[in-house]
Amino acid sequence: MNSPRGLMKHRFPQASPQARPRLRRPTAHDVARVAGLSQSAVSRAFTPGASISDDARLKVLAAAQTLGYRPNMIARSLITERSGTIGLAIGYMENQFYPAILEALSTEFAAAGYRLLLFTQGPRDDSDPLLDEVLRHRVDAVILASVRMTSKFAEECSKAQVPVVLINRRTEAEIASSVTGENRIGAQAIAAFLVAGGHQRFAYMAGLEDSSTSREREEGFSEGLGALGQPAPLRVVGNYDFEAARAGTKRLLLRKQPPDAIFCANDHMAFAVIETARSEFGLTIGRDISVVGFDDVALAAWPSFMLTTYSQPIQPMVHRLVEITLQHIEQGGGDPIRDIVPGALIIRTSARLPQ
Amino acid sequence: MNSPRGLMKHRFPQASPQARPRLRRPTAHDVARVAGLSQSAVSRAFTPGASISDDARLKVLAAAQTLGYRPNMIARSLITERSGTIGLAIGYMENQFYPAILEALSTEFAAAGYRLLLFTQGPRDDSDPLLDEVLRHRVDAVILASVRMTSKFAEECSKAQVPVVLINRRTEAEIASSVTGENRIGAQAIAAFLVAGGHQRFAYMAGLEDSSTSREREEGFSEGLGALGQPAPLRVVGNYDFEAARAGTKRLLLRKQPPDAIFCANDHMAFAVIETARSEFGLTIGRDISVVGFDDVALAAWPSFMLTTYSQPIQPMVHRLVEITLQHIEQGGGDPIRDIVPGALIIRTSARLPQ
DNA sequence: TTGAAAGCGCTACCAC
DNA sequence: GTGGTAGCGCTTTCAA
Repeated sequence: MNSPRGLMKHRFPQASPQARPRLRRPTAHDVARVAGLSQSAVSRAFTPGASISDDARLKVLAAAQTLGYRPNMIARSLITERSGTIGLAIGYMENQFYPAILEALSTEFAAAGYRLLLFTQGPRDDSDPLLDEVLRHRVDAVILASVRMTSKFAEECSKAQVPVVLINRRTEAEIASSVTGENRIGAQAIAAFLVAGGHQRFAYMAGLEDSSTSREREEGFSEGLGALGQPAPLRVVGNYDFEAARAGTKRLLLRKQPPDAIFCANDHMAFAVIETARSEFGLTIGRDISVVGFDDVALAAWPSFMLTTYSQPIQPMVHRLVEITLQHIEQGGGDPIRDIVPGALIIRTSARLPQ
Repeated sequence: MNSPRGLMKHRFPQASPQARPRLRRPTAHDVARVAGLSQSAVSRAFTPGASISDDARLKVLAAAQTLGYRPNMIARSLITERSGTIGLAIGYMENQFYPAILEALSTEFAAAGYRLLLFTQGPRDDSDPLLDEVLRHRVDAVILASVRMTSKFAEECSKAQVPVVLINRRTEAEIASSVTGENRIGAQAIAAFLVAGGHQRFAYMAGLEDSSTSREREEGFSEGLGALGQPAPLRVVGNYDFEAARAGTKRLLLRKQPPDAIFCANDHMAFAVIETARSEFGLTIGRDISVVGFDDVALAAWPSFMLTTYSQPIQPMVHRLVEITLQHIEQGGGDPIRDIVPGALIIRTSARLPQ
């Protein structure tokens, strides 16, 4: 085995001999020489709270400017033990919800002085090497936005003393902090709304079976229906995947007694349901059949969909997540925090209205 | 001015006194001690090509395993002058094209041993601080996927001796490498297709005015129309933005002589056109009016849209981009490479067919 | 193949 | 407020 734990597949290339004679990048010493000050002064000029005279700082900054000097975060990180980077695991980018989360995370963390180091999960489940690589980069924390094997990742991070925070999912055991939407409450509200709309036959389209989010929404939905004297909904699995959701829709609509209301574990699958019901079964959404999602992504408001859904407001969720993450970083650990950010039932026209 | 060049807004927090007594992370020395070998041996065990006996490497790996040791990339980077990270500037995440690019980039670069350091551009144009931050992290290269002020960024990177590669855009001057689609050829093909379809009044919906991509597509479209004896198209600006595109659509359709064919600089705006034409003007797409996009994102194939478009195949584009980037890294610069990846006219039903 | 030793560029601590 | 100095955890000579 040439490659320990399968992690060292890559060798960084050596600069070839004929390469352009790349100038050595200026260091703090170079700047100090030009500014006529010590290297310590240069360091202080680039450190916010440091005690340095305006005069000295200006000299350093001027010298830095002319030399094109930029403090080396790598060197700084080595001594401060903080890289200023946050590892972000994210996937399912076809579902609009995650690109939006990514953008918000990047902005919020940037404002706090951190940058995101991305790692996406490939088709295979070889979670280990990826996380391992990221941990080697000494990220100050890890955010798990959408991955398989969440618990395993979370465990490995805490073993490595790196704070983990999940968004839109949680671990079974209370081992990691998380920020989620109102899965149970939202699903209950949807159940009540659909029952009030006079629907008779309900179906639930699940996401990934091992997803806490999908499970909680399913439980809330079933509870909500049960509380109103309705039987448990039909059930089909869409795995958060567009094509799988289309297939599931067909199975549902081909039944002798097809459902008249389908609640999907997220908007992304709800779109698949709408597209399929409309194009392959000729149904009019909101009249022949009601479809409800969860998330309230931008697409949900487009005229073609007008999707009734339960919102998971991205700004507040991300804001909370960043707060929690920074807190863990500052405390060097601390007890897990599991936060629920309130959403709201967004009523559009994809589901028949009460009365 | 307490914060030089506006970059030092953040101070990393000090671990508070009451923080959990976080164990020091194991270093190569610790592993060496346990393995009964030198620290050099540990280094070699984790370096692919290094000359070390199987026996020694196994001992090191075992010791590393028990201690939970992970080589510190920060320290390694300091000496090797390579961080193993690539800066990625990306925005417009609402346009499906970019999340897809992001995912593909992450995967391809991961396979080559690199990770992505993200930076997204906020609403303001203060490009400098962001790029500066990323450059401080000593990224091995920078990818510009969708930003304003591309040229400025590109210039700053090359000044800092960091390779830059653009995707889906290029700089006016040949200062940076780029990978783009067949903007001109594709737009010409679309013009020919629409003319063959018997359309009479053409319109072009532009993206951002300073975008090379939008300009090239517009030129190609006009050339294509002109070559077939058609006048220049009407023109409206959508800035790659959904709402702006909706507004532009209204302006177009409210004219005394509305166009019967609209070519949009990208799919994202084409969806806005379709939604608006359908919901606010009651038009049937592909019959009353033809709409064509550019990119061929996943949404374009949904039954609700069936968008005729010119494809920009993400896998090949990203693959080329990674090749070019690695080449620049290995050569330590080199001449700019401007690559065009072929696409194809994807005919669906949003535009009337010839005959 | 191995170990000792010299830094990589910076921060942090110490005197002054 | 300032400059010297000792490392941070590694890679990379160089001898052995």
